[in-house]
Amino acid sequence: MRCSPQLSHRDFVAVLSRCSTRAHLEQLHAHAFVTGRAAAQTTTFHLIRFAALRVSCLAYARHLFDATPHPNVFLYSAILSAYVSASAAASPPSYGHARDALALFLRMLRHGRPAPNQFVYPLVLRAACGVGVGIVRSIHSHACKSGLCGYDVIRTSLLVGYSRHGMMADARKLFDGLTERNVVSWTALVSGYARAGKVGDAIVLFERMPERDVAAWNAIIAGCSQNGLFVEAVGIFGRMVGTGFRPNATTVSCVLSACGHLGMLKIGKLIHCYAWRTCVGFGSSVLNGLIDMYGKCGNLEGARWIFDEVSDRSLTTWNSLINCLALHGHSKCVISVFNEMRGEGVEPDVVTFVGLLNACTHGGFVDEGIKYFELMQHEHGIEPEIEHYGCIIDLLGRAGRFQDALNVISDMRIEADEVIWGSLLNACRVHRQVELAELAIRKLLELDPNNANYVLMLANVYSEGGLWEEVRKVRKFVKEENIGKKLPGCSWIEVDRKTHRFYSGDDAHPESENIYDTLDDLAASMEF
DNA sequence: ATAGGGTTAG
Repeated sequence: MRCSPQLSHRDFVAVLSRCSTRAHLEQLHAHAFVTGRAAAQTTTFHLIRFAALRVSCLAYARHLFDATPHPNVFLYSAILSAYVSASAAASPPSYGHARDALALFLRMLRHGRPAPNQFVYPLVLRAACGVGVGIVRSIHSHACKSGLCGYDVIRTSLLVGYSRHGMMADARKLFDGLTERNVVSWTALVSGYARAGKVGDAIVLFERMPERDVAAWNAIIAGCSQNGLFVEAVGIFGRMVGTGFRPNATTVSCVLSACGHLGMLKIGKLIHCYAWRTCVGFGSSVLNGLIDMYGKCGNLEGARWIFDEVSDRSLTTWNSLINCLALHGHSKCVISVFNEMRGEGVEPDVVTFVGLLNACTHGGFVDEGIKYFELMQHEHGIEPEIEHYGCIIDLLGRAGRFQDALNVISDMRIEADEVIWGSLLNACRVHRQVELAELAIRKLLELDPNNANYVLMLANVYSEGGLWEEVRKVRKFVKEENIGKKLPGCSWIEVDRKTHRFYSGDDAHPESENIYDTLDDLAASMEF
């Protein structure tokens, strides 16, 4: 590539916009330097954006920024935007980048110049979102003191900041105070309610939106999916396509995820075809969604096939495969994929270890499970989350290692939840540990006093131990306390385009008798 | 010359 020294600024930007590689970047930077153009901050501005967005070389962008003596507000917004998009693209989202962005914002405040404007605040707020609500609040007060809180863009960004932390009352106040509401602020609110678990409110708001765009549809589809309303997510996707909106990669990955949860392989395949036919294409998010969908639907060959097709496997790609193999009990496979992953130098994260520990639990690989639990903490510096504890307690409990299990529970830095005590209870039932079972039940009832299942499980423990007097007491207790008026559990499966729905304990299905017989056989073959 | 909303793995 050759650039004439007489290039106008306009032409320089035009050349930049046609380039795409690191080599181009270095060449243009050198060219700007030699021709004296590099001294102009507007040149640096374009180079920073190019380095960050096209070449995705954050270090280069930062170098350009640091080499500028008194960066103006445009340079600050360019580098902030670089950090924010790099942080979002990283998996898991990088706190490092968010902190770097906040440090730059603090520098602006300390120096007093350039003064942050309505373009800077939204970027800083996006960085602050992932760090904590305290920082969002203090940025809010800075914005107000600077008299910038009248900008709807800033208020919308604040709305997002508060709603990410479940503070919907504050978010709602900001929304109501907007001078003009648009599709962006509506979407932010819908997405906020959904993230806060108020998916009903989110749906009502979505229906009331004066106009919708792809992001708005994506927000509600993702929101339904996050809250377990998978049928609704797929339904809304259908409505979206029916209304003539063109789904993008985000939409497709959300719907694929919903299909996976529902086991709707047919619809998942249709969406696969859709991605194939339309310009949605096969970016990494769609590919990861496909692995997840095929895997969850039990089509592991499909999942593996897609996986093998992915050229740049991200952590998510590996995690998708590992978790669907774990889900279907291919424990040995999980361990070998995990080793393969480490062989390729991909650093596992919390999600990887959930899959791995699940595999060890279901495969009965007790020693391996303990080994990986240790490895996760000591070699990878990952603090176990409740899911990891759930796996390890299940693992130790099934192996009858109750003292070890109790030690782990007492060392936990987070409160044990119903999954933990439930796993322990189940293990107590299998290994006839009546006293420990009573402890587990007590803990479970503290967590959820109205759940009759726990009490009935206790009754089972007693009856299997032949303690008939205790069984009678438990049943009486259930009756008197009137516990357990919960909606029955429900599951469904799609067979030949027909959906079969089952409530717990119901016998309405025409094949009910056969189904229960098969279930009994399954239960019998699973007995210890 | 610059900006705000939607993302997948447990």
